[in-house]
Amino acid sequence: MSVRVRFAPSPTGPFSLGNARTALFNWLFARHEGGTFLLRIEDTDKERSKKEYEKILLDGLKWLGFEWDEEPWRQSERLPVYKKYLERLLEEGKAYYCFCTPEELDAERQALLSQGMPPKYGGRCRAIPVAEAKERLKKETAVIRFRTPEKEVAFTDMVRGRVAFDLGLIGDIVIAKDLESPLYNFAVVVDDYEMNITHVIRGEDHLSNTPKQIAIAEALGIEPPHYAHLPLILGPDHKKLSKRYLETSLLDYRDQGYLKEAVLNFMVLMGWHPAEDREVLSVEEMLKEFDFKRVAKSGAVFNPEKLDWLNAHYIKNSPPEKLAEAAAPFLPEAWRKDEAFLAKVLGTERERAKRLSDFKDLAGFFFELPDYEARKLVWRETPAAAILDNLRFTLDVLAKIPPAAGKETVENYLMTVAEKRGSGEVLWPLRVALSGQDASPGPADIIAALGPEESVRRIQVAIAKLGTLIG
RNA sequence: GGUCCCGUCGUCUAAUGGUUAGGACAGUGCCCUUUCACGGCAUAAAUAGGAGUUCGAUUCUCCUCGGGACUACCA
Repeated sequence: MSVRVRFAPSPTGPFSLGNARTALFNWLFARHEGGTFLLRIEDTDKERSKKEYEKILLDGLKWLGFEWDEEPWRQSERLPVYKKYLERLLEEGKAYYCFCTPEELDAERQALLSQGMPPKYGGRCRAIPVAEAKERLKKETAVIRFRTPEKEVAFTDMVRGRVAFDLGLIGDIVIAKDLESPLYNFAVVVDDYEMNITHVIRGEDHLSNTPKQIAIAEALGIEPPHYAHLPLILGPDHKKLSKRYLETSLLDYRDQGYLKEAVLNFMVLMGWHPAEDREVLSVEEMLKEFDFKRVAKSGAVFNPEKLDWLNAHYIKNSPPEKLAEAAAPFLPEAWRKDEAFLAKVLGTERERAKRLSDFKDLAGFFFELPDYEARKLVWRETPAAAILDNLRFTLDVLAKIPPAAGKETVENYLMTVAEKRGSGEVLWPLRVALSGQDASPGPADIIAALGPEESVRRIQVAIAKLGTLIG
């Protein structure tokens, strides 16, 4: 039987990195196995589910490149399906109506808790006959409870091995508020069955839901799917990421200038590792090598420095044209007029950027020479007059360079000057003249990007500034 | 409190009965260098603790401790 998996988020908040990692592992497994990857929006909670969150989910998935294979399912559109199964359970006596009020339930729970006992529904409504329940339903509200069997349920988790729970501790759980309002643990079981899901891959926070779902599946005569519970991604406080209120969401990373390649690479390393000592992995490599045998069991603390390092790595290795395209949203409109120039600029600055948003500050001087102090042109103790002379000489040398010369050619010319007159004495003022900054790429890089005309103009500006210093 | 899961450098992790316990990020030092960055080299840093099994445990078993998840008419 071919593999069918689903990513089943609920649209009740921002798309967290933990959720994205779950989506990634589902997608990798599906593609690795030549299977099917489904998207199911779990929006049974009418109060908390929002269309805007659903859009964020879809945008995030698209950004990362996880193509889903069928139209996304929405649980809110499948209410009649759940109703059918609910009625069946009710008819067979495997579920029943419960008329206890939330207040009563809460009191019961508190009483149990204060005695150090596990909070568990006492089963007061268990014995109400169906006919009587139907009569009371006319004027009372009731929820539907599952008659949880008191027995041990064990299953084999693909990452954890055998896991066993004693269902006797749980009590009869609520599976629907009414026939039209199924709850998570019930809807999941029905959907996974109806959608022929073979492998349920989700976060470890669902581990304790699994025995309940298996029991419901059994009551329905359904063979449960295989399970894989992924280690949680933890914040710096070592707590589940989504519990942190100030969490950065997936799309925030995109908007802060992270490349999707870096985010993907970073996420896959949280809980999985290839056979060799490699940490830089392309999507193709992940796809080829992904395997549950190498999925870690313990939670992974999110390490922002490593994400930055990976992002810098991918930026450094991006072709300038691709970089220009990816960075465009982060740059001033005016920079985008000359695409070839922009590509050259970003190509020379790419090893300095950690994020795409860094280019705005890094590369501004290419587009407009900043005003700077004349003193900045002076290298250490070198007399200003000597600097001025060097700059004039450099100007003469520059005139001999072919107009469209590349970085290497420019560099060769410059080095002959530097060798004669001292590299600090020549290169430092030249670089400042070209960039107006203390820190920048080397002068040959800048000239190659700027072109001879603008370079000469900037050197002339520097010469004028130096004049005021001497004068 | 109860149930379940997990415990290798600060962090992500590799090794799985026999290794000087490896790599990466971050840190530190040096080198390269006109600056910044890149890069190179080096360095510090871990098997939670205790029993047991074994000739030999990071690895297997048990206990303790620690951390986490769940414990809703949320998902």
